[in-house]
Amino acid sequence: VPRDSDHVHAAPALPAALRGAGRRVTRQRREIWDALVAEPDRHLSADEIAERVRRRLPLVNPSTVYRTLDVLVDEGLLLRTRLGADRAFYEPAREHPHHHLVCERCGRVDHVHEEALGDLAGRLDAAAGFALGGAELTFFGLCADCRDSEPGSRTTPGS
Amino acid sequence: VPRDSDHVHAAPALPAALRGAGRRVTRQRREIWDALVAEPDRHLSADEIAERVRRRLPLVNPSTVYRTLDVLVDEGLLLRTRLGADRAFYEPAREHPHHHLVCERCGRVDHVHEEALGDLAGRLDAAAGFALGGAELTFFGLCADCRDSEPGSRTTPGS
DNA sequence: ATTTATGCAAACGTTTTGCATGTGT
DNA sequence: ACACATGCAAAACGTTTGCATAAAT
Repeated sequence: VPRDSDHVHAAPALPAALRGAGRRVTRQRREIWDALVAEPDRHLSADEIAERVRRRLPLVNPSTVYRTLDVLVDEGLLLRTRLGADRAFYEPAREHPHHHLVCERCGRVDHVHEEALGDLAGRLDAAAGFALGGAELTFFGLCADCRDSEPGSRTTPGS
Repeated sequence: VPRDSDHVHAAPALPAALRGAGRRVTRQRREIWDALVAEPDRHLSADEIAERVRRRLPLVNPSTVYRTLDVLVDEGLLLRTRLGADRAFYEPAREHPHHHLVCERCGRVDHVHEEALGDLAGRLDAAAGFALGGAELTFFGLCADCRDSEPGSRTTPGS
């Protein structure tokens, strides 16, 4: 079971990536980025990110967090997902496109590589003449741990 | 190209479905349902539904619309999707589970039957030991019409 | 008569914005 | 010095809720 302890996109130097795009490297941006890479397998909401950043930089403003997340997504450093919820979750971008398995019992979120799902592009082309670009695929069900062990505590999306 | 002019879940008699569940049949609920079945291939937001209902029943309150949509989703008469956006879209429930192809050029939304995507349940089980329940799959790309014809006008999600 | 649904207004959680100030380059 | 980023407060957005009234059963 590839529980996806993947190589995180070569942990790109944040400063290089930002400066290369004509953007500036600030303390806030570094802290926000650091919070994300510190928990690369979790899917953090803007709020959770703000909370973690506040531990080191107590005065960050929420709007700065939102603006920075937008920038990092635009630069391709972060991935934004909705996981079927009404708010966004963020994770460091990875080398291979992947999708999410949300356990309805324990809340855990796993990854599947897109290629493990078969030739979806080919199937969509064949079925509808559709030229696949991106996709946001969220699967709900029971994770390997929960599928047989009966009792379980419900949680919110995390790792 | 099965452009999905599917049979809409046998257009269940709304009154029967509601009364059978101990719920009441009101003018508002009938109008909301009618607005949805009048455009079975579109994906309407709560707001767009309210607008259509107001044409026949000008005083409906938005909260009534939201509450009714919740009821109809709970009763399995409607499907709720997010289509990668930050608000919900509704469509009459269909017989077969399906997923969405969103054209990034013209905004059109097509359907693919789940079975046309291959044995996803089997693949997820094999890859991660995951027991698939439901899924919300949104594919982005170019629809058959847009994929070669260059010029196009961007629109919001519709049929 | 009873119980459920509606309208209204207010609140909610998340995210966005305008503008003056502060900071990286 | 300049452009860009931040803090702040306010607002926008989609949605939910409490409560009195109205309507369906």
